[in-house]
Amino acid sequence: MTDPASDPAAPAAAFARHDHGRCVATARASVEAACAERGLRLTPARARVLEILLDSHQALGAYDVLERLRAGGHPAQPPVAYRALDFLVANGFAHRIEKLNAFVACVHPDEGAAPRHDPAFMICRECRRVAETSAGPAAASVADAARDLGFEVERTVVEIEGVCPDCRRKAAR
Amino acid sequence: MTDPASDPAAPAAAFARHDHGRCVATARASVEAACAERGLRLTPARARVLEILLDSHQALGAYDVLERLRAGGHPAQPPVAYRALDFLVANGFAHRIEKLNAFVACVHPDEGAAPRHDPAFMICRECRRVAETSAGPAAASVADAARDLGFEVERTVVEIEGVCPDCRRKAAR
DNA sequence: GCAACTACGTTACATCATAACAAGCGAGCT
DNA sequence: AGCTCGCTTGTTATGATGTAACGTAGTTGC
Repeated sequence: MTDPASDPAAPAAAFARHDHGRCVATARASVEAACAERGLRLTPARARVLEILLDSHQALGAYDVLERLRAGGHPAQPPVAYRALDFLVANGFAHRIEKLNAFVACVHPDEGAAPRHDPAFMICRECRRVAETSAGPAAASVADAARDLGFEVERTVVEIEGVCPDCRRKAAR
Repeated sequence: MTDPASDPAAPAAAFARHDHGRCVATARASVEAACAERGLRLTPARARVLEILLDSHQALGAYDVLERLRAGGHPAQPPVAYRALDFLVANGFAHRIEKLNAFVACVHPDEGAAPRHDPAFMICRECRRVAETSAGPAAASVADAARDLGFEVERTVVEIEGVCPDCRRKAAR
């Protein structure tokens, strides 16, 4: 079965103890492979922003990313961060969390391609960590209902706000 | 069955021709009743903002609302609009559309109470109109999956971006 | 009437996001 | 090599969205 410590893409991996080094390395390798395959340029700025997102399972605002870019000795203005983030999101390597105006790295960037995989996000309002899971059949059924009404569905956003297992434990005391 | 012209709360009513005067009057009466019942104060500023939202099935940004408040001869600063919107959202009389940083009036404010009714929104990227429907069982199944992972669900956001029937017809030409 | 609470008005500021344009870099061509 | 075209970057400036803080005013309950 899926053991969170060894499967970085398991649902809710972000909320479980896991081998984070491996989690980052796997994701990064997937993105590099996808770029090579699709003729995309993973430039230094883009790679650095991806790393920043991967290092944290928290949702990071564009200005958080910017700050970390600068802390890494790379002076930069807001458009630098936004452009890199736009690239990552457009190609399915990261997701925008609308509720937070923030971004997280995708946990399985290989599947994304240009189309999408109906992600759903669990957002902890305490620690801001975000775990990605699949909205799957549920998203499909809502989308079907919309299509029945004559609405052409292009993207669906599912965001679940609440408290993650860790923060619940902490709050219980 | 539900005829959009006579049932303002039918799914996708916002996208259909309907008796808008009645749609507004019904919603407004529901909100007034709910406030009376729950001991909430529907002050002039709040009522005016509600009317502004009801007049349009489009999502309005806080500054759009502010502009219309001012146009109505009511000079106001941003916090005026935000406070009224916060009140309406907190009590289920309006919803925030995260993807647009904007607000719409709720089509059936009577059900809302303090808890919620798992709304899902269809957002037309052409005309910005927003139709509310129920995410229903789909939302429940995603929420259950989250709970199984130890995540405490407080709110779920389902937003479907696409093109509404009207705009599709227009685009088809 | 008076205290406590809620709502309002206003200033100032914080945060999030992008338009516009010049400069650099890389891939393919001759 | 030298050229050119397109994508990427650097930089300035500004627009859009959202809130903290604080004093005033109205309302409620005693």
